[in-house]
Amino acid sequence: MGRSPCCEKAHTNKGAWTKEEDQRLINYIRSHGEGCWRSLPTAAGLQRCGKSCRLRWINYLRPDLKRGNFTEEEDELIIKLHSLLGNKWSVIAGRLPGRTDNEIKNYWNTHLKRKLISRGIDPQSHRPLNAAATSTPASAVTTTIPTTTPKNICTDFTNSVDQKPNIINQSNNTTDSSYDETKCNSGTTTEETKPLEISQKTSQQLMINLELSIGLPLHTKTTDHISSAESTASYNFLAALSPPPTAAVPVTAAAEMVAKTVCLCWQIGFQGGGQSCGKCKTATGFYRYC
DNA sequence: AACTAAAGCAACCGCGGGGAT
DNA sequence: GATCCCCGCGGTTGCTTTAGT
Repeated sequence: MGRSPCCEKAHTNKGAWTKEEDQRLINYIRSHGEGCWRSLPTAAGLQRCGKSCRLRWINYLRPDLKRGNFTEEEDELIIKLHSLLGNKWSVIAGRLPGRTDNEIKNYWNTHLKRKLISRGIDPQSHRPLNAAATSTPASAVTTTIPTTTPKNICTDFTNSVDQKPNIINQSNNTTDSSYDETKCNSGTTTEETKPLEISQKTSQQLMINLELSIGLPLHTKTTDHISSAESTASYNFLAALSPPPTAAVPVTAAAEMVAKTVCLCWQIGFQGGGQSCGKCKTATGFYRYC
């Protein structure tokens, strides 16, 4: 027995959206805000599934969307983030303001895969294609990223130090510099070997619980079980993924800010200046990605 | 100019996570 | 603790546009 359908399909439109439907959706969200997608179509007078409305808004109608071609910097950032995160398109999208997960996913499948292949890099493992073909058994060297099932990332990160799908170097400056490398080193002749270098280097370093770093605040009463080392590791990872602190917000201050006003929108790159967006806090006091 | 193949992209589908009851 | 319900995500589909012959 499957789930009941999310909406009455017999009375919902499908396929391309008309201008009138777009306008209705825009008008409704402007006056009522996002949320409660299930009831939105009825309230807005749309004969659409709530999921369809949500998708249309997020992927096409949202006012903060950046249309147009991806820049070289964005390309490199996506590649880098994909090497770290796998097919976590929503998380990757969070690092690219104005871009949607769907857009990035499509761009990856149509452009970046080919780009990597042309560089001689396997788009799944981010390792050189010839090396991927003659790779050692997984039990011997497991430095590739389990992109096929993103869940493996957090599982491996959390539970295993021996398995090293992908990690951040914490013992030197590579963590702090990873963001800058992404921004600054695109197009260099050595760039194409970086993903492998990262994997090889970091395979000897400390593991990080990636999901923890992204999904939970670092210091709340409910996360006291997290050790200080883990918290530090999480912050270091965030530092790698987050925009570099501005002069007005030095690293230590930024860390404090993360600890106090944990808005994950900000952590993963939304422009918020460290302010909570107000939509992240759940009823139980946790913060979530929104 | 007409046809076909390939590429690009918007939208849909099904599933899993997590809050509410 | 079990169940229900909603939201969001990733994978896939299919339509439209562009390039090639």
